[in-house]
Amino acid sequence: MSRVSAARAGHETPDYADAAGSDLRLLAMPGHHIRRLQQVAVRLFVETVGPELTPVQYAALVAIAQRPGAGQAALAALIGYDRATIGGVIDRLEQKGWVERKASPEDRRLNLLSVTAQGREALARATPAVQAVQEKLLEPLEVSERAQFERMCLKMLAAHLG
Amino acid sequence: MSRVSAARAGHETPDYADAAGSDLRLLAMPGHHIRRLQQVAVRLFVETVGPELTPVQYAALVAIAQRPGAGQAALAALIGYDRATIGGVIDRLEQKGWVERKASPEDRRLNLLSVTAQGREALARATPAVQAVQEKLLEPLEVSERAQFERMCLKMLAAHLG
DNA sequence: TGCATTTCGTATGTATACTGTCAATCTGGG
DNA sequence: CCCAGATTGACAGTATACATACGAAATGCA
Repeated sequence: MSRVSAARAGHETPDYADAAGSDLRLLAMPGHHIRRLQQVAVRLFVETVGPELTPVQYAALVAIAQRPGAGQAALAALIGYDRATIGGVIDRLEQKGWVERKASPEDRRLNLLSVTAQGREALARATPAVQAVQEKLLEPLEVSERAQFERMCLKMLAAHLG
Repeated sequence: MSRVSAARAGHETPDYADAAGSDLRLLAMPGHHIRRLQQVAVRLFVETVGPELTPVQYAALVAIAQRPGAGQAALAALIGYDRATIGGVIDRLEQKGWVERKASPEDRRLNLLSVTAQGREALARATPAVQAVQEKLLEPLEVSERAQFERMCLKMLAAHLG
């Protein structure tokens, strides 16, 4: 009800209030549902964590913190983003003073990435809220279903990403 | 291996090849997995259906075909897009000659939407491939798991979208 | 060693997404 | 009938996503 995008999208009951009754063929479309779940996840993230850090920026920050000294391409491979996209993400993290780019002495094509002290603080500050987002997201499921859902996601990703 | 983005993202084994062995905290993140699944779904869609029609454009076309005479806001509510996004989607469908905008006589704010004959043909042409995408997407799961996955997605969407 | 191939980061162009804002328009209450 | 408030579609601005292409730089192989 008080949901943000619900207000913008209008209150015309969408196809999920009574999934059985609707004849919208989109209902048998896992691709469509995954898209909408993604939207829900992002909205929950912004509502819970705040606008300072996007889901993508958080993932990048975690990955850089765990693999300091990686180049942008390696980072992109790690979290599944495109080389062309990661540049802008790093730009914005760098502007906030949370990440640093340093030229590599051995391979001058590489931007060695590292998290600053401020970046580490921001990460520590955001992490509890990020955990809360994951719980909220799965909350509608039974406890036993949550692990199942995770397992199925990983199974599909492993198969499709090789 | 021959996967498109795998080549672009680099061959540095990502976190899904051996989910158990990696210490990347992103692994306990359903939000992150949903994002990656969405990427996989879009890639499968483009590979299978072709570049003429995006997933979003297909969903819009289906919705307009089923609710002719709806305005853009009603359409957005139906498929869960933003009012600001749907305008551009309709623009591109209109450029292809698959959708028409007509001013409503009763309410001059509304753009009444309808699918053209060509649009209906494009829809009929694309639909089998779109079905194939859904099957490919769920293929890594056991047959019994596929319905479960769908059910869980709908459960979460119903709860979060009210 | 020399050069074709590959890789890296960047830039460009297209397509979602969503926030905020605006003019035009409709609606309800007085 | 008139005006306050809500709705509609458009637009600007920001942030993913990805294909393509480019220069710089590293690599491999003859």
